[in-house]
Amino acid sequence: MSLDLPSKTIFHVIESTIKEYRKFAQKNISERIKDMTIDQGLVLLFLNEHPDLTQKEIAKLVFKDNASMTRMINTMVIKKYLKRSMNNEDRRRYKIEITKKGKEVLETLPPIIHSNRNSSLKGITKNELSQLETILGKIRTNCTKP
Amino acid sequence: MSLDLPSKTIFHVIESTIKEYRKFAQKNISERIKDMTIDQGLVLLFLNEHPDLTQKEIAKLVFKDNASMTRMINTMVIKKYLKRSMNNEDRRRYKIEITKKGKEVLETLPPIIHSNRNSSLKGITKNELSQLETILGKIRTNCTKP
DNA sequence: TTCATATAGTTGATATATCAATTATATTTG
DNA sequence: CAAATATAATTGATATATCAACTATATGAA
Repeated sequence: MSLDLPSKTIFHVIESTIKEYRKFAQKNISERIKDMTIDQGLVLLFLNEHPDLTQKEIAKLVFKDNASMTRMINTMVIKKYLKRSMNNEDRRRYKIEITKKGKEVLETLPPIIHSNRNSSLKGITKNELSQLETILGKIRTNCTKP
Repeated sequence: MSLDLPSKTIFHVIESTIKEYRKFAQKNISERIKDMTIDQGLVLLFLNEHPDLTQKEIAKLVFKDNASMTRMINTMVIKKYLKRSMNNEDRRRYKIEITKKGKEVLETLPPIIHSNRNSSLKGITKNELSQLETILGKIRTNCTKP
């Protein structure tokens, strides 16, 4: 069985790209906001736009499982970015609110994220972006279809 | 500052693609080899092809840092896939050897990986793969250049 | 040769990933 | 309605991610 080494495959390229982007983005965030990870920032952005999201829904949006999300939100509560309160419509869920400290982050963060996206996509055409999306979409479908 | 939600960006697409591939690949591996993760499998493949790799070099190939690699190899030693021995040319390094149990995995694993790659790339042309590689390469370069 | 510096690897601390089991509440079905 | 089932979230166990501090050995320059 002759198999390409993993480092020769497209999966290696995909993985290295997303990891470098994360490293780059995290560095730029950390310079301005200490103790804020990319993923915590994403949680704030989603909650800001959709305040009624459940933990489970947030988890899906940022590709975590529920257990990770529970713990992530715990630490964000401890760090005073979020507050959990009762949801009386459905007592299995929480209402998750952004604190004042969380809202301050939401002032600082968006320009940084905007600039991260712009810099990392510099020189890439709309057409290329759409090709990228199409091809990756095919791969994802291949992996998820029964 | 109007910022696209993270779920609308190409980074979300890239991330979801690689995560779905990993989930798909891990499922197919677990069906045949219990207690074997994708990354542990990759380590075996690399070591098989290049037996003189140091921990640091392996780490880079599978996108881990040195600390993670130390612990990963620890568990692979505990699970009897690998054996560490002294390297007398350079006593800061180890020689890392694949055990008999590790070699058995190397019989079973390659066909599974081969099939994972094929299935997930089904319907994608050579040309598309090369476009993908080019565009992702640009993004990565944007993120790593000073 | 000796001392400064570089390199390979480890360890501690904290956060996250993942699976399985569990709790509490809602919803469905007979 | 009561029992079965489904859902949201938590917890425990184990592995991995990450940073900083540390040990041991090598290498380079004065």
